[in-house]
Amino acid sequence: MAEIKKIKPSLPKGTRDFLPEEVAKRNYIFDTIKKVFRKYGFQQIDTPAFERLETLTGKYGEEGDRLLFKILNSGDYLKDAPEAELQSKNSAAITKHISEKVLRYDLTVPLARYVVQHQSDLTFPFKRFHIAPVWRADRPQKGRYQEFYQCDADIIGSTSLLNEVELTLIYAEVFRVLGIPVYIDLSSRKFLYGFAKLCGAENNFIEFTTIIDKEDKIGSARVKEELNTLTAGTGDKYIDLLPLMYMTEENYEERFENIISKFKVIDSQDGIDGLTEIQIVLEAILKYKYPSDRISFTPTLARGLGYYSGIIWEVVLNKPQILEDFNKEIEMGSLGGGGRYDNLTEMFGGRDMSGVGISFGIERIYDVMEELKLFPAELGETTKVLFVHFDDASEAYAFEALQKVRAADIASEIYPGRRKLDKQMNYANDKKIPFVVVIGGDEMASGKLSFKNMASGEQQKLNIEEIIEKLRS
RNA sequence: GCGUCCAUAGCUCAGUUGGUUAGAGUAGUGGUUUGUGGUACCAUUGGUCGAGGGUUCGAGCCCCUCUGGACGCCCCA
Repeated sequence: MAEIKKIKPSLPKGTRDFLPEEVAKRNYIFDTIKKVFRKYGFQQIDTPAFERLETLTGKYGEEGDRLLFKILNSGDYLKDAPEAELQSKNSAAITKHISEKVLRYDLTVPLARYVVQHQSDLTFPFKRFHIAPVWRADRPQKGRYQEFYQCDADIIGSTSLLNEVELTLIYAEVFRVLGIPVYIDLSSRKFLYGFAKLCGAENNFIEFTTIIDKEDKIGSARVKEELNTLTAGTGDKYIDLLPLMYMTEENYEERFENIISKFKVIDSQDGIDGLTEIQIVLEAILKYKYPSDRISFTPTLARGLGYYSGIIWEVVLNKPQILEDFNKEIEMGSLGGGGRYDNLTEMFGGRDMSGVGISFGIERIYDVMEELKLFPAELGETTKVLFVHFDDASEAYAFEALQKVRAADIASEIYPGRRKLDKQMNYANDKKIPFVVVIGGDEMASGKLSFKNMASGEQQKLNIEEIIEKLRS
C-alpha cells in the first residue's frame, strides 16, 4: 500500500455528521412532516443536488449569488478561460468560464425549472413535496449550517386562496403533532407594496421591506430613522401605523376596515388586494381554532426571497407558551417560511403559473425538540432482542433460534464471535436492546432458553416459541 | 463579505510571570478464579498541545498567517 499522509479527521465548515440516534430523531421529524404532506394530497419528487449555473444565478438576488456553491468544471478548466479575465482577478467574471454547475440553494427554483420542463407530464394544480439537502456558502451560526435539509410543499398552477389556507393548516398540524408551540405570522407582499407606496418608497421596495422587517430587532425608532433616510422624509410618519395594523382573532374586523380606507385614499390596488387576501385566509383559518397554534397578520413580516409576490408566512416559536408549558426560554430563528410567487415559471419560458409553498426548517426544529425533550423515548431502540452464547455449539444453536425470530419479523441479532458474556451484555446495553437470550449448555439440553429483560433484570426460562410470543406483545 | 472570542487525549477540561520526560475525569481495553449488563475496585492504551511560520538558550503559553468552532452584523431555514 502506498504511503498515506495521516490527517486529522475533520469536516468542512458548516457541515456535520449524524450519529445513529440523531438520524433516528431526524427521521422522526421527516416522517411526521411527510405523513401530513401526503394526507393533504402532495406527492414527493426529487431533483439533482446540483443545477446548471444559469438556472440558479440571479434568482436569489445579489446576496444569494454570492452564497451559491460553485462546482469547478472537470478537466483542464482553465484552458478556455480568456486570458484577460484571468489576469483581471475578477472572480465574478471568471466564474462562468470555469464553473457551469452549482449546488442547489433551495428547492423552489429547481421546482420552477422542473415544472416547466415536465409540464406535459404533470397534472395541474401540481402539488408536490420535496425533502432534500441544500447548500449555502453562508457563515455558520446558531441553527445555521452550510448544508441543511429543506422540507417543502408547493402548489403550482392554482391562484385559489384555498391553497394558502391549506398550507397554513399544514403548518399548524405538523407543529401540533411534533408538540412545538409556534406562532404563525402572516403577511403579504402586495399589502407591503401598498404600504411602501403610502410611505413614498415604492421605487425602493426591497430596501423598504428589509427595514420594516427589522422592527422587532432594532425597534420602531430606528426603523423610523432608516425609513426617513430612504424616503427623504416622506415615509417615517407612517411607521406608527404598523402596530395598528397588527390583526388577531379579536381585532381584525375593525382594523381591516381602517387600513383599507387608507389604501383607498392613495388608490393602491395592491394594498387593497393584499389586505383582502389576508383577511380571507385569516378568517378561514380562525374558523378551525387550532388551539396550540396562534396566528396573526403581522405587517412587519416582510422577509422572504425576492420572488415572493403574494401572501408570505413565517413560523416562529411561541415563547410565552413555551415558558408556560416547559418553563424554558429558547432563542431560535424562524422554524419555517414560505409564500406565493407569481412569476417564477416565466423565467424558464413556461406559461404564467402561480405557485405557493411552505418550507420547514428541519435543523432548527430538531434543536428545539431536543431542548424541549419532545422526541419519543423509543426512537433509540432498533434491535428488539440479542442472542448471546459461550462457544461454537451454542453460537450455532443461537443462530438457528435467531432465524425463527426473524421469520416472525422481529428485529434481532446475534453477537458475532467469541467474547466473554459481560462484554456481550454490554453490547446489548449500549445499543439499548431491551431483551437478551442467553444460550449455553443447559439451554441447549433443555430447549428452555434464558430470556432476560434488560430493563428489569428479570430472567426466565422459555422455549423459542414462547419467546417470540413475548416479543410480539 | 465584516467584527469579537476560542482551539491541549475519542469527549469535558487543568496546565502557575515562557523552564526538565504535558495531567485529571470520562469513554476504550484487560482484569476482580473461568455462564450475566447498566453500580464499585485495580491495571492499562491513547496527545508532533488545530496546521504552518516567527521571536527565544528554551514555546502548550508570546507574535503572524491559515484552517475550524462559538456568537454578533449582512442575509437567511
